[in-house]
Amino acid sequence: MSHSTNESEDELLSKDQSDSQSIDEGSCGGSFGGGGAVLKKGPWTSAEDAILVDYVKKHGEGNWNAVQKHSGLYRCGKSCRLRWANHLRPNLKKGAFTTDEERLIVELHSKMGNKWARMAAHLPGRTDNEIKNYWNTRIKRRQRAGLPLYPPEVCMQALTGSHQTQKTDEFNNVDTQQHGLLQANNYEIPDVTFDSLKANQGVLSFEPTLSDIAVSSMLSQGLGSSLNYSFIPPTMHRPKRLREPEHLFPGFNSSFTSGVSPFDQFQSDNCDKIHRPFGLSFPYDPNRKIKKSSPFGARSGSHAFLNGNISTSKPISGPVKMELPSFQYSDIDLGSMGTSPMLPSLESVDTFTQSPLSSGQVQSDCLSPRNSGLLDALLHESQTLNSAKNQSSEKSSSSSFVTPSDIMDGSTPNLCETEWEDYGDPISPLGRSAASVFGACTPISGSSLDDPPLSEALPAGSNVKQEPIEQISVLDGGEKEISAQFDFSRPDALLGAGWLDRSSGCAKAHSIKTGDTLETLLGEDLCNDYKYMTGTSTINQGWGIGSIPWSNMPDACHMSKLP
DNA sequence: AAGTCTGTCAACCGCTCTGGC
DNA sequence: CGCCAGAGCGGTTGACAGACT
Repeated sequence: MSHSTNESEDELLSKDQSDSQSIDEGSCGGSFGGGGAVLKKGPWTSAEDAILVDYVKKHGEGNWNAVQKHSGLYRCGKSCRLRWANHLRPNLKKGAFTTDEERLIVELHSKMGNKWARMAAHLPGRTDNEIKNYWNTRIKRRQRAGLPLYPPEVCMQALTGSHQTQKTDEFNNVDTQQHGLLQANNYEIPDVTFDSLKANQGVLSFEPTLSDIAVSSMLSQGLGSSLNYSFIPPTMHRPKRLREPEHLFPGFNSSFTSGVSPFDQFQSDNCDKIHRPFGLSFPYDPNRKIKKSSPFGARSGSHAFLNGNISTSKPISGPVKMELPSFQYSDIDLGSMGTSPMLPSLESVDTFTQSPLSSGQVQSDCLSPRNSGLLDALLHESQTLNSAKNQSSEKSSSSSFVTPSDIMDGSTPNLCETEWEDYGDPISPLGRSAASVFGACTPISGSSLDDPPLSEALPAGSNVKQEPIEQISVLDGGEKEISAQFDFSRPDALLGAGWLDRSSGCAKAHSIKTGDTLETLLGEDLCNDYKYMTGTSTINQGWGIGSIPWSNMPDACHMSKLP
């Protein structure tokens, strides 16, 4: 689909340069010829290509802003660089990605996240833009379809090999060489990581219900329009054609069509917005360097040390948007993080996939496991989740006052996760990776379009079960406790309670337990819709465990790590 | 057959980071 | 330390092609 290399365009060059349909005032910031000349935008012509190639032959790559000066090309340097890098560079491979390349991309992405350029470095002849497009379309299509983002083999590979490769693989070498530090790539577990996970879990074991809609509606409609998080109930606006099993992700239409998972939007993008509708005022801390200076994300007011019995009642003053800085830790740093050198354990994954909140022991979650990338992230998350369930079951909800903002920004319920987010990049290396790995190991209840169910794909013995989320531990007595701890003087307390509870992995809105209450929050129409959709006469079921898919839970709601 | 919708791709934009001066 | 250029990235847009109604 080349816009630019038609032979007929050659003769248009001069015309293009003087009469382009898309001449602009040099949005790239450059001027031309010192006279403030306009710069052409839009598709490149073959003549322009020729000029650029000729220029590069003579002067070499780089100093792109000089191209317009020396070659007479009415293009900004940025555009020249892009054109060269993506189309004119020698040895560029054109055409569809081969199977090997696709696999490599998935593999690289599992380690690097959205580091397209660095991924491209491992794919000779491929460009970062190409890879990005590929990922955003084909790969994410899998996600939309409810397929695991990472195929089982990648998941397994991560499980079996990430530890060894972590310190020796070429990626780290590249990182070291290019940046001197081990950058995030192998260590970051951004919020989006769990987006994918939740998305997959959302289809794991139960049918989404209107509660999904309700919650989101509450957020997007009732709590602020800035969210732009439109929910389309499965039975309301169905696409004219359903090429993908979108029903697996009801209400995610808008998100998915944009190529962004709902939680990407919800968390990565909206976490810094959501608090406003909530009337929360925890400032977004733009100073990421502060975070960088704090190896473990022990921000004041954060919950990074929650495991160390630091109360979560303190409002976070840190960033609401959990944009993690690169995990630029040296190996030593990483080694000192106390990450358990757990060997890859299928059980861990299985445990997780079987029950996101299975029992386990709380570890030093603050010590991020990202030092081994996908695998540790996986294991860590699994253990974290186990711990959460354990804690939840023990109803040791206790001491923490959790504000909705905490939940929304992911800081409170899951200390570890918060921390990860804090140090992750929203674009997350391993970001989507870990999540994806989880997803890859997560059996999909829906039918796969082109892949067998993961449970089949996984090696025998993986013992992945499709366990209804309803089986997750349920807080009964604890909910009263939690509710009691809420500060209902806060306008957001009620809603927060709901979030809080779901955040604990027990999708129960403690404070929102009756249809009346829900109606109050959602409005009668929505509530009725909900009842209709769920076929329940009461709202309790809808808000109970299993009604709120993980995929619809805010990242922060992943679990509650209550001391 | 025509219209509509969706996926793909190239390109752009704005932002951030890095390194050189 | 500040400025600037280059580079990288996420997000987005628009054109186009193909599938679908």
